[in-house]
Amino acid sequence: MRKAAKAVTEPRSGAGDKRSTILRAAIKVFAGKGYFSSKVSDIAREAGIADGTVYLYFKSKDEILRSIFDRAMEDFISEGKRELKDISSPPDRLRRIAGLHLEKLGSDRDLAVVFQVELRGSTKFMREFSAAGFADYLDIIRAAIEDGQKAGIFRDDIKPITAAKIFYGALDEMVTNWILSDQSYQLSPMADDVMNIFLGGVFRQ
Amino acid sequence: MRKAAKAVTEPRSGAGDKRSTILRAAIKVFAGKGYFSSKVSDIAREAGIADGTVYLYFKSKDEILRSIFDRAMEDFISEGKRELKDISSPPDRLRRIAGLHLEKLGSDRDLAVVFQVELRGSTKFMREFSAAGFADYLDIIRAAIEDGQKAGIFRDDIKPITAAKIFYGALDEMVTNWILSDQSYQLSPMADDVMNIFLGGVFRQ
Amino acid sequence: MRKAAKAVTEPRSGAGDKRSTILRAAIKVFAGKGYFSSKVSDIAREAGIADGTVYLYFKSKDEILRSIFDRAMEDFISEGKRELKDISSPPDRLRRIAGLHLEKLGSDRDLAVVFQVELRGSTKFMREFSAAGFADYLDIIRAAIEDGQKAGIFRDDIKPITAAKIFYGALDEMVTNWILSDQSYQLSPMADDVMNIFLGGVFRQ
Amino acid sequence: MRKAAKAVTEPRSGAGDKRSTILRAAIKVFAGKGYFSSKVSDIAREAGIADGTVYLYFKSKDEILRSIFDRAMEDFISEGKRELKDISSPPDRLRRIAGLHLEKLGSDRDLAVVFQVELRGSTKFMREFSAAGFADYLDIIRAAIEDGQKAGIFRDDIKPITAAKIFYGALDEMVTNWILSDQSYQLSPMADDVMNIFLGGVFRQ
DNA sequence: AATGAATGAGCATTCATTCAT
DNA sequence: TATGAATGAATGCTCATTCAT
Repeated sequence: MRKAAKAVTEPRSGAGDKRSTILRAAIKVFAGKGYFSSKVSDIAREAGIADGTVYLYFKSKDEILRSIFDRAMEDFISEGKRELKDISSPPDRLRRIAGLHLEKLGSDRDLAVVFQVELRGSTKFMREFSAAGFADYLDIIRAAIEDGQKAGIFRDDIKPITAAKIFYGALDEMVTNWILSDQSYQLSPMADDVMNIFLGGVFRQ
Repeated sequence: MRKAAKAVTEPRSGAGDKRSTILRAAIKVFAGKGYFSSKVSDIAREAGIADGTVYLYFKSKDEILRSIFDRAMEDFISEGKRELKDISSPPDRLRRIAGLHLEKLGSDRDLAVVFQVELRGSTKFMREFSAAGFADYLDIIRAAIEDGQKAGIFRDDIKPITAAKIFYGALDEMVTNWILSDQSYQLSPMADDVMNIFLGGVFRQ
Repeated sequence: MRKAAKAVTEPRSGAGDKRSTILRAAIKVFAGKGYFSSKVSDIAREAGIADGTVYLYFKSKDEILRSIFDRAMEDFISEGKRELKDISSPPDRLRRIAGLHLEKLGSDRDLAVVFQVELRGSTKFMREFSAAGFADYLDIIRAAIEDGQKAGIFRDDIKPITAAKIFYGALDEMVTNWILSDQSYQLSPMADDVMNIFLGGVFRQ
Repeated sequence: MRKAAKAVTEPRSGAGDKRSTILRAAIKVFAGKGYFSSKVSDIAREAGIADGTVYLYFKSKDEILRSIFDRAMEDFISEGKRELKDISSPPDRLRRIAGLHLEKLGSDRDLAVVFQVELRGSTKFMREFSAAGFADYLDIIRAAIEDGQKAGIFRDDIKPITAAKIFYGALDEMVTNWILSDQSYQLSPMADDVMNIFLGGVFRQ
């Protein structure tokens, strides 16, 4: 059933695939040489298609970058919602978020590079993106912290939004550092270290 | 007398100044439209000079960006050393670092934008810069944390380098968020919030 | 049938032609204003194409000049070999060479200008070209003279290579003078005058 | 007397000297990298003066090249006239011309390079120059040949102007070849070879 | 006369995008 | 759908020339 429906939606399996193929190719190329240094023809070559074909699926080079973000964010958000659905404990929710964040980016270095480096290469992109998915993401974190405060588990002398930024900033820096290193270590296990410090602080009790 | 003295002190007040003028202009222009979208002629116009004059002070557009980073980092490091000289308590050192970090960038939005956004717009720059000043910066933080552990003030079940990354990532995210916001709030006071959470954790004791 | 055959033979008649079109345009433009004063856009306009199209066929402006020389030299050498194949008498060989030299350049003033003037406008070009085709050309002349000496027709108290240079220099000067004149006379007939003096000398016997 | 007069003409011996200094510097620089690739600042540096100073003595870079030609041609013509004054035999006059031509250029490689290569780099220059000194030079040669014919020494079935061009072309080629070679041989002795062939021809009598 | 900082016109080359096939 | 040849706007950088000192 599912398959049949799918077949109807994408009569030529090549069509949907090709968009993805281009997106994958773009991620690889952007990660390798940066957005501005990457040529549309590089992406086309990587995708094994003609330059002009790219424009049958994307309006512009700019839109390709935007689509990379949109799709990844969409995937990530939906996967996150599914995973978090049954976790009610605020600390556990934060742990799961940290885990997913680092697993996702740690398992796809090219995507991670585009996220950490290229998507920040312009205030324009950052503003657009922040308006879009990023704010939602930060809000999910903030909500978990607020819930923790209401439940009396988290200190209530801290501002949830600030704590959320710290939490996100910590994870983000883990990814950036991992990318700039030679990646000789696994990224996802760092989630535990982050959680440990974030929840317990640096001070000896 | 004043004039004479001035003339002697700054025989060609234009020379040294002009380099700075160009740098200031570049920071403003880069902050406004991004490095790649900024034209050298934009910088020249902003600086009130001819296009060609830019090249009497900088070898290339690329070198201007590099110089912005170098000069700012130099300033920051030397100011930091001076300020930290007499602070021996590890938590206080971290507090001062956080304060300086947010004060510096919070007092110069254009510079902050260039630092947070443009300097990350390419793996190339990030690698070069990380190899240069950034690693040193992170190491100063790491050392303070290690000292705190030796002094028995900080927990010793945490890795200093990881804690340092979290600390830096937290500050960094404060700056980025502030930039992308409408800057209706002051950045530097956030240092206290960050320190509070970083040191004490989110958990209620 | 003809059409079909043609379509098969020249599926994209534009491809090969366009390179030639650009080359012809470049010869005309270079002849008119000199290599350095000619803009790539001048060539493009003359060829009836867009500026960028030039770069689909040539890597650089420099390469266009090189190609003009390569192609002309190739044509000339192959035509020369064909023509000289059946001429064994040394004086006749020299006569044919002189004839071809002046006919070729005398029938295409623009090409002649580029050869006589532009290709000498830099030691760089001259060295490269002299290393390439020119040395071969001079050697063919030298060989004919040597043959004449062996056959006892030519004086053997003269150095063949020197005589060859004189021969070439004489022809070359005919061309240069013709170019700088208003070309009110035919160039190729001068070959006889050159041969007459070169072979018989100026002295009355 | 001569000296006094000279002192009056050039009150500051530096003035006249500096023009020469610039000219010598320009010859060296042009010979080294070609006219178009040479920058005015290269010439100034070579001459040990400031860029702007060049323009106190020459109106433009273009004029420098022209002056090199003018001065050298002037020198050459006047020296030639002096040398030829007492030589009435046409063959001897030609011998002396050939000797002077190759001695002059053979003793100053840089000047030779500028003459053989740079001065031909544009039809513009060639036209101007040919209109100026070159025509005179060729005419002196032509006159000598005509005299030889009148005196019954030279064949009268040859056109004097054509013979003159051949004579000049032969010498010219000697110089060009010498420049492009590694100059391991002396140029001026080649005058004899040229005369021998030009006068006697290649044919064995 | 001399300086050299400043000027700004000029140009080769690139590359995202289009469109005829 | 797919192609890829063609387009042409866009720009970093150079360098001859000027001019205030």
